[in-house]
Order: sequence, then C-alpha cells, then structure tokens
Amino acid sequence: MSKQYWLMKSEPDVYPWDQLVEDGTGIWDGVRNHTAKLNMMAMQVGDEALFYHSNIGKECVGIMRVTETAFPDPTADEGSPWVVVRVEPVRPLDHPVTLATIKADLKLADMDLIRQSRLSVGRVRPAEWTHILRLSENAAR
DNA sequence: GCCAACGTTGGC
DNA sequence: GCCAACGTTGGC
Repeated sequence: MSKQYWLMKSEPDVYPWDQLVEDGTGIWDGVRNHTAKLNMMAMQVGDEALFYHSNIGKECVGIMRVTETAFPDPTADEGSPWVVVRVEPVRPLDHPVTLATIKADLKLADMDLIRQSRLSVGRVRPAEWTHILRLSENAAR
C-alpha cells in the first residue's frame, strides 16, 4: 500500500513536540475514540503524520513517522479495545501552520481536522499534505 | 431501540 | 468561561 498521511493531536502541556524529539520515539497512548482508533489501526510503518498542538498553539508543528503498527494501549484496561502506534519525529515544520491558516484555505476545507474538530487522529489526503508543507515553507508569519 | 441527560473535547 | 459537536449512559 502506498504511503498514507495523518494528523495527530496532542495538548502541548501534556505531551509537546519537543518531548517527542527529546524522547526520540514514543507511543501514541490515551486515545479513547473509536474513529481515531480505526485510523491508528489503518496506519502502516512508514506512514507520515503531522503533530498538531491542540488547545494551546492550535497549530501543526512537526512531521513524524509511524515506526510500529497498532498494538494494545498499555495505559488502558486489560481486554479493552484501545490501541497505540509507535512514532518518531522526522523534522519540525519550517513554520507552524495554524488552525486559522488551515481554516482560511479553501483547499483544506475538507480536512478531518475541520470537519470533525474533536477527532484526535485524522486522515490527511496527499494533496492536503503537500499543500500544508508548502504553507509551512512559505509562511513568514 | 429510542432519547434525554450528561460528560468530554477543543475552539473561541 | 462558554458553547457546539459528539460520544456514552441509563431509563423506559
């Protein structure tokens, strides 16, 4: 299967991008939503994901790569359906791409991030991915 | 199986 | 602090 793209939210006062960079790798635990879980179960090693800071910042700050497919969330109860994936940082974005920027861009109006604002793990279409990366290169905001 | 009540997420 | 969106729970 060809590479897929994702967006994963974390509140920066709980687990910020810099922490993932410092750790070198991490598991995406604590997801308790079935749609988000299904997205994580669809991830393949080598898929790439935007790291999004929710609540504080409200911006995409970096790119990470999936290094291990879904396995049971060690922070969940035994026998629960919840899973994690393992990720590692690839690189920070040249400039963060804010939610306001994404909302203002017609090409990005159909993103999971916009259409289902509470979803913590969403799909990003290839065209959306390249567009956001282009925005992060250009934006001298 | 329906739906009201309630809880959580996350933007504003 | 408020509220919209959405998920879950529990009574019937």
